[in-house]
Amino acid sequence: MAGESAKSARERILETAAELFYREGIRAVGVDTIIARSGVAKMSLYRNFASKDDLICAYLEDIERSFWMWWDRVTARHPDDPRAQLKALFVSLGHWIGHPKFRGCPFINMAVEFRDPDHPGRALVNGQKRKVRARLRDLAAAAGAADPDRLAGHLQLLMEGAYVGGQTLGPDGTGDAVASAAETLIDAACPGLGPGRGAA
Amino acid sequence: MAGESAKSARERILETAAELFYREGIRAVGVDTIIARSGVAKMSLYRNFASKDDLICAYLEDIERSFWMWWDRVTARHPDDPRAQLKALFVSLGHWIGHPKFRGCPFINMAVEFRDPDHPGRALVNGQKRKVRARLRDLAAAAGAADPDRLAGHLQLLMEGAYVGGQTLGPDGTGDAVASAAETLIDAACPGLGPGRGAA
DNA sequence: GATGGTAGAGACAGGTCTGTATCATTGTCA
DNA sequence: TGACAATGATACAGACCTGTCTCTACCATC
Repeated sequence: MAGESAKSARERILETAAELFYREGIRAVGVDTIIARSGVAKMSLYRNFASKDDLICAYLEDIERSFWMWWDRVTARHPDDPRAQLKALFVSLGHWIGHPKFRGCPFINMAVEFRDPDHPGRALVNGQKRKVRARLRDLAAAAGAADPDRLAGHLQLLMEGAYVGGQTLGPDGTGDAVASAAETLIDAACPGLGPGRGAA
Repeated sequence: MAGESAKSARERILETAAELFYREGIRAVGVDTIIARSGVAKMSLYRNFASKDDLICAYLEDIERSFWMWWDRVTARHPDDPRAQLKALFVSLGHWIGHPKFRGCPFINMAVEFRDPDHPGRALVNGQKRKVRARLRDLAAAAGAADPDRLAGHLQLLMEGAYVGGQTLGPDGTGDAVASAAETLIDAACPGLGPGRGAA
């Protein structure tokens, strides 16, 4: 190790790549730019990552870790109240959309930039989307939705739309819209319960 | 003109570019590929279009024309029934998502591939999204929505989500989900009316 | 037949991209 | 001090990119 406070070349590369990939797009950012901004030698990049594609995958894996940390942090605020957890996720998503650093969903962006379904990163994208769907379905079921699959599908559409809309339509209004649309769909899908707490 | 049945070089270029840009991505397709596939000389491309960016704009303008033709064709099937028109748009969108040639929304894709907000094509993207929002608001108001702006916002989120979800989640279920989610939101937003016809 | 507009063919310039190779340097631990 | 691992610096190969240039061929109309 090159010390404890100083970051390793790998860490610096990954941090810089994450920022540039997300802000400017993956195809738009070359490895030369990454090494220049992170103050690292080119060989340090290729000693830590087999290829740019490999770096892209590491970037996506990092992002996914952060994503689930966000998810768990938000749902932890409403223990044993799956309906409130669902709503809170979309309220929080609405806030994120308004953040100045928001540039859409990294996974969607990756899939749009790399259309080849055999690109190694595409498997990570598909995996994340499937996991989100499953988690939404679990929450919908726990919240007492009459048709959890259906509600999960609706909410995931909304989530994807929010990520994209915040980017092309601008954040104005989109953040509020996603929270209120989610509320409407959730309340409509959970029969016999008012818009208040949905469990226990 | 070089004849009547034979297509001009410009037309061939635009057709080929549209197909390749949409299927494989704009950045992924170089002008060399376009001229090779359309059987056209390179200078014919640059005599008809000032640059690749110019070709991209022409491509987007063509797509937008098709988009509004689709919109008008769908709504024309339900004259004087704005609520049915709204629902029909999302049912039709659901079908399109399942089409084998579906590759998401060309405007979203363009905005993701070119993050620079000053790219000339970005203005066309923003314009299309604004127009869609306005048309949705008009329909929502005509359908008797209590808050047309709010419903339009919700439906546009859904539309964006459908375009994206069909690409990353696969078409299975997404097509049906967009139609049913739209129905839920529309019915919830138009008070005092059953899920049936909403006007006249 | 002459003319002028349109288009095909192909070379080329200048830049950028990913990835490799080589050599010097630093810091750590024994 | 000496071995070792990680890193920096830099040049380079080979491919691809956009855009320009020149030369030739066709074809309708006058």
